[in-house]
Amino acid sequence: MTSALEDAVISPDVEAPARQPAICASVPGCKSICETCRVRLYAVCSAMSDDDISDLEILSHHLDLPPRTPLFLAGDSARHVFTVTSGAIRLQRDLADGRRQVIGFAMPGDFIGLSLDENYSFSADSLVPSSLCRFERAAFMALSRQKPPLLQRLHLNATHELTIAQDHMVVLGRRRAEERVAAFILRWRQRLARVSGKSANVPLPMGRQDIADHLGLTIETVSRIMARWMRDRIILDVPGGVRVLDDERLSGALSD
Amino acid sequence: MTSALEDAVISPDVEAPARQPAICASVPGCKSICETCRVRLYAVCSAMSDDDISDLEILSHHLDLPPRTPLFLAGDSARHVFTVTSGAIRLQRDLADGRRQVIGFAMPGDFIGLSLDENYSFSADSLVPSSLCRFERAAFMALSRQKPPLLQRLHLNATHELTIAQDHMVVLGRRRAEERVAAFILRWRQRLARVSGKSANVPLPMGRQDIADHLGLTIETVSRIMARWMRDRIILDVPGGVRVLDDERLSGALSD
DNA sequence: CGGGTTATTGATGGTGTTCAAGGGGTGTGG
DNA sequence: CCACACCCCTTGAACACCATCAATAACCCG
Repeated sequence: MTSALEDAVISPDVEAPARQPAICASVPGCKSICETCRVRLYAVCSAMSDDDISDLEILSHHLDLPPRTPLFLAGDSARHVFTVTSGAIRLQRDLADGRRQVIGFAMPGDFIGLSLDENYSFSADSLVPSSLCRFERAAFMALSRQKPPLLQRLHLNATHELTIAQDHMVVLGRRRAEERVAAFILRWRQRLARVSGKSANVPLPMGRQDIADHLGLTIETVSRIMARWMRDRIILDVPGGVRVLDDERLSGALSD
Repeated sequence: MTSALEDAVISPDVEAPARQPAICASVPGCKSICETCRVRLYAVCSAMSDDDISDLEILSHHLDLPPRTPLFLAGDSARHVFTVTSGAIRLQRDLADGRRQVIGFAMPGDFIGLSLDENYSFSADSLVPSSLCRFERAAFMALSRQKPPLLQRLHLNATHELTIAQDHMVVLGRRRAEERVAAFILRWRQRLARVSGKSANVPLPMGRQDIADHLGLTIETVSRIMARWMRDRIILDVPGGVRVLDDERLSGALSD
């Protein structure tokens, strides 16, 4: 099911102890689950001090998602917000006639729920087995009002997302097909680097269709471009992803 | 220079008194300039109570921008943030080879400076004569840390912008040319409605090239589509903009 | 092994781009 | 006040990029 690359970088650590709501957080001597959380230092929780983290932990609820499972649907009442702790989540919007735009992919450390109205404006589902930390949205927002550093961190996250969204607008609006795919691989690789270190191996837990729907292309175009790069030894086909052989030429496809 | 439509909806009110930095805010009995500000209730300032607004006002600096004048350039050190009080500002990113993506247009009440790193990631310039309220970014952010409602408001703004950005990704990634132009006119009209009320007249202070660069199209395509709509009596050419004659069919071009 | 899904590859065609020329409005200077 | 220049927009014709259609191949999982 999951390939070697996915296991190495994205998939949940099966040896990690199963988590429970942190009732134990109030018991002296009991280790907080947040303390052992692998995204503790990246995620929004990093805004909470070790002393304050229990306030957040009390609100948290651990969630394991099998592969290809919906987390929520566009239009659902937006009751929860999430932090991804492992795996990969696909965020998408659908048009009535079946056209699809993949808004983005959430990876470990990412926060889902920033751009929320009363209802979710996009759908979210897992690509691979994933784990999330779930919070009641109302309670989470209430806490953020009591803990300014948390709110600041949320705001920082939102502005960062906004910059990424603007980057992507340039890709969708003004880049040619080849440039789009190159930009995608390079950026996805860069985001992975924060979680699992810089590597020539780039796991791609999403399918070609997902990449196409993210880049405003068809699956055939994505496939053809990547096939050409493989023939030209720019990338190498690796189960579960690709390996970048010629960074130079891949970046060169961006000409900017 | 400015057409009737622009004057009516977008341009600065020349009869408004010229503004000065609000030194007078601390003088008892002296009216705050924010009190008479036309975007006081829409902009981020709405998060500040009438009592607290002077803290913000002290940091503010009024700015008048002639038409087609740069506010800042991508790459500039991001020293300021802004609130638009009148006019219209174009936000764009440029590629090395001259391709351009218009990220968005800011109108009265809009806040510019959400997605900021140390340097501006996009350029901003006025389309028509515009007025802005300028703040030192560092001081503004410091104040937001002291006034949680302001920070909350900034965060709300950021999430709202993020939703708009995601909407636009769908337009750029999965909409046909005609749908893109329809979506643009309808959304621009809707945004204007908040400032100047609902109207069939839609001022378009930006040029066809700007619209094209916003929608990932060429100026010829935008021109052809709008010309066809004019022949079909769906819209009417009005100096400085268009008038929507057949809301039904224009919305129908979106099929969703 | 077999069924279904996903990816690849090829042939053809359409939507929007590119190239090119002309129109219309506005501001300026004679 | 008119002439001219400039810019922006419009319109037409040819082309290109990517989409569509179609068939096969690879893969995964039951």
